[in-house]
Amino acid sequence: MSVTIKDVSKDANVSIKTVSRVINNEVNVSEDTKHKVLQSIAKLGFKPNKNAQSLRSKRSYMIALLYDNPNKHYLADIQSGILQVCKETGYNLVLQECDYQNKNLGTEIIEFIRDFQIDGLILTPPLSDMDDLLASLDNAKVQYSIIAPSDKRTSSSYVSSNDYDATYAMTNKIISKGHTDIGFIKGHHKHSASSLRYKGFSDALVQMNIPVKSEWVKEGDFSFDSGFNAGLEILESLLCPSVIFASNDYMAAGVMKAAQMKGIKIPSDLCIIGFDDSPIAEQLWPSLSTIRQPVEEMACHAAKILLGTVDGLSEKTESKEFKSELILRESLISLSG
Amino acid sequence: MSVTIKDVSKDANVSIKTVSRVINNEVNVSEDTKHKVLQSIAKLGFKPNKNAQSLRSKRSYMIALLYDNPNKHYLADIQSGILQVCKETGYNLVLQECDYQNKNLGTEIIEFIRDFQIDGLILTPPLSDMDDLLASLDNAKVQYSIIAPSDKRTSSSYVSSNDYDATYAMTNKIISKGHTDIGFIKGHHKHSASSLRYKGFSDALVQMNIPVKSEWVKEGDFSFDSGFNAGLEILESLLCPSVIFASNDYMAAGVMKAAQMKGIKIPSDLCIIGFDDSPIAEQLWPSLSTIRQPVEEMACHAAKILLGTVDGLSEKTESKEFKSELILRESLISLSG
DNA sequence: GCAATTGCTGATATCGTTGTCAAAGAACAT
DNA sequence: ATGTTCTTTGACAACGATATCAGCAATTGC
Repeated sequence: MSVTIKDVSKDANVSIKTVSRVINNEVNVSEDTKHKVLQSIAKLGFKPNKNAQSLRSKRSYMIALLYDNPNKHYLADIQSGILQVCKETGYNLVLQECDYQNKNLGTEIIEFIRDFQIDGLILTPPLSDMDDLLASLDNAKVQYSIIAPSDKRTSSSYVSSNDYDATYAMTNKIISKGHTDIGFIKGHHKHSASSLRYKGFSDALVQMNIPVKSEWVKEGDFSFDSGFNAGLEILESLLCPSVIFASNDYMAAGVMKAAQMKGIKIPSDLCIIGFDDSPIAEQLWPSLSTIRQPVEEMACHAAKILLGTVDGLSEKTESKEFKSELILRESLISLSG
Repeated sequence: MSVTIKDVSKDANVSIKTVSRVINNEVNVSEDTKHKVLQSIAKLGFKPNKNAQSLRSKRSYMIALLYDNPNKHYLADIQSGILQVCKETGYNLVLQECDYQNKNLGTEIIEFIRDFQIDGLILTPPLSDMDDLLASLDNAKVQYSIIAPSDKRTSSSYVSSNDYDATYAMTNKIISKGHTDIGFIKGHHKHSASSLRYKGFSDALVQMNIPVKSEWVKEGDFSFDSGFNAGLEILESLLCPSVIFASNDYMAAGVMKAAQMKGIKIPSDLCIIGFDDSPIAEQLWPSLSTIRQPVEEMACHAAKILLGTVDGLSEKTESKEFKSELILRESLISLSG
């Protein structure tokens, strides 16, 4: 039926082992033989059988994406970034949803890897910050690459974003428009990004000698509803801020709905800022000023890092911090009056 | 290292072939031996090595999801539906993005299947309506299951939704609220659902002796922007409708933005209806009346159908039509005055 | 000049399953 | 009692690759 290594070896008049050497880019093959074999491979259209390779070499050519993240857009971006790299390298992506509150998560993941002989993992927040999980993975000598951990680790491979710098810069931008009364809605406390984003915000205020008003700071969980509720609470306080900065776009959308229901005009009475540049940011009216992180590129890079360590042959890729970008749209204007 | 069929055969004191028979639920194994083997399997925690199985039996235990669909929420729902079934059955899901305009799509897919020995496919719109593609798949004897084709096929397995009935019912609901001036924004003409949804709408109007005004009917492509533009066009006509019914929620959101920018009040001056019940429907203000299709359940069912035919052992699941549900929210009110 | 090292190659075992086929015994028909 | 069929079982080959190890020639070291 299909072409095997044996057919190639016959055609090129060498042993199957030599063909295998060429396929795997091993050393100690003369240029002549290599050329001959490559020609036969091309001529016959040979492609190594993944299952046979996996069976013998104990490598599956599969990596898994672990997640426990309700944000579908985020996940979709992550996925397409990884898939790009998979396509190039011939690896396959397996999806695995996790529950970060599961006490046995570590053992279950290791079992999953063993069963399917997964070559490596990519972890997304909030899994990327679970030190005990990472420790068990290290312990089991599992290869992995993590996306957006809170603290930069020297031990393992990661891609990170500059959440702190991003909210710091955005807050400065807000202040530069004349605003001083600024509310903030934090994200889910389990996400490390939440505290970073808040810290960037509050540091910027303090830096400019603007006090942080605690009644204007609420905690949400990144969901639309939590933003809506937090928004209502803030807007019902005696004095309203002129800006509310939410830790993601969904919560910002919630705030917008709350404001609109109370008849507060955006952006003239209240400016709203989000984070993530989700599609919704552009689709709201007025459109949302927000911060874009290159999620897809980050995932792409994370996959490259992983495959660099998994597949000793490809060149090593380094951990990297990606820069965010401020996206200014209709929902933020200069303070008038 | 890990437990193999050999270990089990020793423990149960039978041949490896007999263990294999038990694993694969083959006939002609006495109850006694079967029990013995199952006990040993449980005792040793044996799990068959997928790669060895695949290599020998030419089955990969992998199914692929083919898509060319920009709607990430839709895809995410489809994915989680399929993943549920995969988890139960031990299959794995591989993602494959396609370009429906690619002339060689059929050949490329068949090549992909051959390379990875994919056991079966799940097709989503618009791929589910490409008859020539389906024909080549049939020809190559590829197993597949299709989600939401326009016409119900007798030959192959599918799950469908009742797009026609849904817009028909919603249009009646709109009319029952006293509206007669109703605009409609069609979806991408390549999607079979587009014409079905439009037909449901126009049939309902005709049924009630309400003429369809062509200047109030525009064609979009399911994107927010296309909805925005179509909305602008309709709202700039001399006489405005009191309702605009868009073929999906993104386009409805676009219409809402267009209306708000023109200072048209929703829902008092203009009602807006969407389709799909995307998260955005609830997050807009006013929240969007729309139609919910049980996408996740549909995908789940499609996976069951596929695995029923792929894996002769599991019980056969039948093609099925799923019912949609009208979701009435703030954006639709009775016509006043 | 001879041993030791290095570079290249191939024969064969091996990974963990399933497929083929034949054998042994039970059941049944004659 | 004998032949035929059916059920149950196992020995062994096979899937298509990589791993091990040994062989042979060419090069190097002393």
